[in-house]
Amino acid sequence: MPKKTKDKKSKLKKIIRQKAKKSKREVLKIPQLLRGMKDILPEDQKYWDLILDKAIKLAKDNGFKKIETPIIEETSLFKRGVGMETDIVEKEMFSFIDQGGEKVSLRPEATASVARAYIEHGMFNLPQPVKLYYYGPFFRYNRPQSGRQRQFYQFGLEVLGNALPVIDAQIILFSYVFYKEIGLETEININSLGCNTCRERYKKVLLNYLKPKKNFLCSSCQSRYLKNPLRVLDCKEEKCHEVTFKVPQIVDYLCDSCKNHFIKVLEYLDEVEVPYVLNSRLVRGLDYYCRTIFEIFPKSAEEKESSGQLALGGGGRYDYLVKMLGGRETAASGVAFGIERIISKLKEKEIVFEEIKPQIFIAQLGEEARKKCLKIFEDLRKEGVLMSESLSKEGLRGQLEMADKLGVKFTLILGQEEILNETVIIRDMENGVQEVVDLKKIVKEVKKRLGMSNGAA
RNA sequence: GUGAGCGUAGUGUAAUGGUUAGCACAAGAACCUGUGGAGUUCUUAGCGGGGGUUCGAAUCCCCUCGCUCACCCCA
Repeated sequence: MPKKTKDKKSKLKKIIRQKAKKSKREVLKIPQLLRGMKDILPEDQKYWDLILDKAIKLAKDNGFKKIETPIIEETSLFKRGVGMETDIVEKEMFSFIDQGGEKVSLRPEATASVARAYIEHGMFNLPQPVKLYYYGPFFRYNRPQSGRQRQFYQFGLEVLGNALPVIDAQIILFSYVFYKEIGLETEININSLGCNTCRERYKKVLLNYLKPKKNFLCSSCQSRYLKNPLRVLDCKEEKCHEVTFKVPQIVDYLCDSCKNHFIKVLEYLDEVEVPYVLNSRLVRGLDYYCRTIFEIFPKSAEEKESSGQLALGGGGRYDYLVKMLGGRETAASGVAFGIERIISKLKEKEIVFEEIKPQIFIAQLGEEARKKCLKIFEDLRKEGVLMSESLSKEGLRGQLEMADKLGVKFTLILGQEEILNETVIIRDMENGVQEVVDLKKIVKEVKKRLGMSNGAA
């Protein structure tokens, strides 16, 4: 073929292709997931179901009541609650102005909302403490990374209206038990931040200690030094660790009442044999925390806490928050669990859960049979039999294949002949043995074979 | 927000700058209204997007979007 024609041809083809592509795109414009968002697909739901079932059961057993607050709140709630200076509020909030000109934000965490609800609905008039649990999506506009999405789910507890250390211990015990029940060994890191008075006192001590060594700190710690000196303590940078190696610990500077509180919490934990690690470097990022704070890490023999270990959950006491939001002085304490992080840990540990499998598959041949099957399916389902079908399929072979894939114990087969005789074939999928049963007795027969009680007793 | 790596059907992958982008699995259909773990045949579906270099780009360059990872921060 002469070159020219060929070139012409291929060019033409290319143009046609591009045109087709372009018009397809213009027409279809396939929508895409927003950055940092994830679909939770059917195959993953078993993890979510398990975790939530366990969490909700535990929460109810412990006397917690569910609360759901809106996903959007006034931006000022989080500014006042979580803290102006915190990164969460400063740069990680999904904020926008709504059609009414209101400054609103997608909630980055739950505690501020729960505290708001506590005040707004006068929950201080209820018997104290008020014990609440919540579950739902939260939003932070940060760069996605492993264990960090822009929309993520938390389950959490809040106990409002009591200052006793036993509350903190209860919450930590709950956390420990919860992780254990879903199959994760954890390690609780615990510390006390003291009240405002002791914290301010400690800050001074810390600054004095750091001052001469300031230049040895990493660059981000240099700025932390000014903004939030406590944060220098949990920097992962090697050189900062060296500087803070012998740093005075906050627990040594607690006032008597805070010290007592902390000791009590630890005593309670000893009593219920919850293992914990005192971590004087633990500092939490939200402004409202005071006294007891803790984070829950996966317990791993090999990898030390060093780097990259993400907390599976965390919490602490927040005695000032309710007042800061305009309520009366209300001591409170809470915890939040990061569901995605838990799931990825479960997957990593290859902790798998069996999905609930259907027990009976119903196969049909012909329109009459299909009609009948619709009825039988419903009859059996009402009796609590886990059913499956592919009523939309034709051909027995395909249907049996389907039944096989689903892993059912028995398949019911209904064709023209069975319709005429008013019978059903029951096929044992393990050995292929079939039996013809009277259509009227089918419910009874199936239940018998599945070892279900007959109800008639 | 900063930095690094990566983008080929639903998934996993292949293609010294060179014809029509190939393979496997999955999915759907037919063989086949009468018996599953199988086969055969067929079908659907892809170079993230945009520009540039070139006679010619999945391949090279730029931009952008997205993913992954780290930093920051946090669940």
